[in-house]
Amino acid sequence: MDHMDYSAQMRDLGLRVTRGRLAVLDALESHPHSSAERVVIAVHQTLPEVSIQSVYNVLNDLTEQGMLRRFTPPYSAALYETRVNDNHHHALCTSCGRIEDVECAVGHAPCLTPSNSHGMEIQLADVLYQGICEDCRKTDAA
Amino acid sequence: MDHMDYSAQMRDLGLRVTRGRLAVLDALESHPHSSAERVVIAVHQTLPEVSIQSVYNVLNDLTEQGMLRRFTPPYSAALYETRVNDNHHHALCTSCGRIEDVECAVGHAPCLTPSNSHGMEIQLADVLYQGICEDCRKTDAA
DNA sequence: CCTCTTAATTTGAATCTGTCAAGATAAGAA
DNA sequence: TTCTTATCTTGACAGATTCAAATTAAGAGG
Repeated sequence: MDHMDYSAQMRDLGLRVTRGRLAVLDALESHPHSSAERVVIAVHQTLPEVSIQSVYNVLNDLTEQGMLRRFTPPYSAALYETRVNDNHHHALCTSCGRIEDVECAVGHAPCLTPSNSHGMEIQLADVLYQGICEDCRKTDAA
Repeated sequence: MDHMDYSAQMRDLGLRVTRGRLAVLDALESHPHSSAERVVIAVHQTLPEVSIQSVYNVLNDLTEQGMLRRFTPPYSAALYETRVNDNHHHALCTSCGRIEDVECAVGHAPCLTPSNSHGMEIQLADVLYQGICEDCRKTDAA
């Protein structure tokens, strides 16, 4: 997904195309699963004048419009990614905090249905796998 | 699970049995999926002198010892519950925030295994169902 | 290209959730 | 009952995020 695609998508959504928004999308493209703080750092590499508040605004606006996906692992600030609409899941290393994408076998939501939904109409099943990554296993063993 | 059970469990874990801890456990027993703030409110019904910091301490200590389970729905503060060790999941109404317990078909972790775990040793699969509860469907329809 | 509207951004304060640290208190072992 | 030290209290503090008002700039229309 390059600038042209993102720009077209924003226009389609009735959003103005700004440098800040493109910079946030770029940052998340190259650093998926980033917190707002990390996005700010990445954006400031190329656009040091963009304010922190603006990054928050962009993250919220684009998430609301479905161009970004937001999730919150335990004990973590919110993380963002550009990969949306494929209903993929995440695997978190509880030792080092590393996060990997995990393909969803079904590929669309909801990929699971509860046995008893208590009358709820389930639209989405968010799955967060937790475990120990390869690197941490090696380190722990030592 | 009554006071005697909780007390015994705490002693087994090498924890002192205090009024505050029992009050927190009581509060979560009758109000599952409560935030720290709600626990404070509930605890203060019977023990107004317990400090907020103390409730945070208790929630952290008991969670660390496995007597409480903590989870964080999107856009929410951390929530706590006394139901542990059955690997159950949650269903969140994205309209009103209501949360229901959902039985885990497998009953122990991990109840799901990713297709490609990227070398991670998966220990747990946390599932959060999201949808619209019955009440909100009725209200929205009106 | 210029003008105008208003969405987007900036700035600074404020809020919410939760942690840190030091001294006071009380659980429970001896 | 005494003593040790885990627990609790108090108050300051920090991180993540939001709110609000004034400023700036995207892009539609002329």
